[in-house]
Amino acid sequence: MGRGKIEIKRIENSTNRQVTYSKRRGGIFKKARELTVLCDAEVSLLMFSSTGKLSEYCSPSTTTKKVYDRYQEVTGINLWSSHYEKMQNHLNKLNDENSSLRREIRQRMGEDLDGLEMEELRGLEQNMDNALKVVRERKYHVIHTQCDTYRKKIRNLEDTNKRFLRALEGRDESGAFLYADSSRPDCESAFGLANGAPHMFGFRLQPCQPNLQDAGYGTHDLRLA
Amino acid sequence: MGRGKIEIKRIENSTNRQVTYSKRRGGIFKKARELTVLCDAEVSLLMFSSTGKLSEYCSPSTTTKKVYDRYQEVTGINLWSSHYEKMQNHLNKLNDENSSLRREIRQRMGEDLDGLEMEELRGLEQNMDNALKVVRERKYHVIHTQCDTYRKKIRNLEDTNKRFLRALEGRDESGAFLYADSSRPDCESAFGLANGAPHMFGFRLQPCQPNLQDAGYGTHDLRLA
DNA sequence: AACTATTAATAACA
DNA sequence: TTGTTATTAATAGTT
Repeated sequence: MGRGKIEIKRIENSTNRQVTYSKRRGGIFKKARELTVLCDAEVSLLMFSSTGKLSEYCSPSTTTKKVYDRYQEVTGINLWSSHYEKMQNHLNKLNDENSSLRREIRQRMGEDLDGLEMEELRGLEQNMDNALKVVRERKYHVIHTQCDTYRKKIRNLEDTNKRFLRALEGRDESGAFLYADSSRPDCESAFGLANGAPHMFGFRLQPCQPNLQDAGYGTHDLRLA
Repeated sequence: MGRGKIEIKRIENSTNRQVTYSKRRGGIFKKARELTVLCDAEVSLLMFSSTGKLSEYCSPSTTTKKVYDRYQEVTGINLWSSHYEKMQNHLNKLNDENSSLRREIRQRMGEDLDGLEMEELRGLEQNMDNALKVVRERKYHVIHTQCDTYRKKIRNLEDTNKRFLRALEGRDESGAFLYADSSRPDCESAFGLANGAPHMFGFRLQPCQPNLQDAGYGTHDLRLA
């Protein structure tokens, strides 16, 4: 239908191809629209030109997504199964891992022990015993390091104070401004705790279940999984 | 284009509508095919008739799924975002939880303690200490229960044996068949271990890091997350 | 983009 | 459904 008949094969002239694409795309869209109205049909038409440009028609009664969803249902071909199933599997795996990790933590907290055999209990006990020794050693290491730091700071401050004292004695016998404001803040910070942790030894002698347990260990909802 | 011009509106006569659908569907498919060839384009055409029947055309160089994937990429409209994003979020959450659980286990095993403050270490230590007591108690409870069970079984078997012995003495002075086959298997199982756990006390006196630790606790790859 | 000679599609009918 | 055909619609080549 034109000034002459054409063979249906790729149009080699690029400009011509583009023009024909535009014209025929208009035509096919019009046909799609007419089909939708005349025959009460749902149509989705996606086209990519040879230059990669997308054109889309969709019946006004629906959306491209809905049409493709319906296509999936009818054909059984799952358009996103590759993504979706992989994700689902990964999710299940993570969930399982999570449950098992939670269970391990619960057991390491002395809960959920009913299902364990004698041997398993012995293994757990020994493991915890060894770990506890490590933690205890680490704790004392940190305490000693901390104390050393404090001692050094104190020594420094004492030296500084002495030097101030000597300087003041040199020019003022009264000693009224011995502890000047400038030296006080530093001094306080030296006796405070690093990172604002309060009550360093506050709970030391509490007999059982000290509050400390609520502040970091076993605070995941271990029953969730 | 026909014996007369028609208005583009829904064809009320159902038969007529069906006929027109068939003919025009053929036409639009032919157009799609021609466009594909002439202009080197990718076309995906999905149609549902008013009766719900699916018809599909897709350029031979591609597939419906591929066209649709490309459509998603180009539009940026993630057509499955509702599913996908929720899943992605859930997955990230699980991954985070997992990391944190693994870290807690590692710390309960005496590893990864470098980042912990004095207070945190004390909390961990106390928690582990208490838990260890619970595990130990549970272990002894299980051991005692087990031993009691064994003792009862032994007593039963001894009684049975005595009864057999008396029965044999009653009718046979030689005692040649004193331990008949029928009583032996039961006797063996009583001294074997429940659930096939081997070497009940085999590692009891091993000084440190007994093999037991490899058999259940801390066997997740705790470094993974 | 517009024009138009020509081919293609199809509405009505069988 | 399928085929025929009078008629309209689409469009290839041109301007």
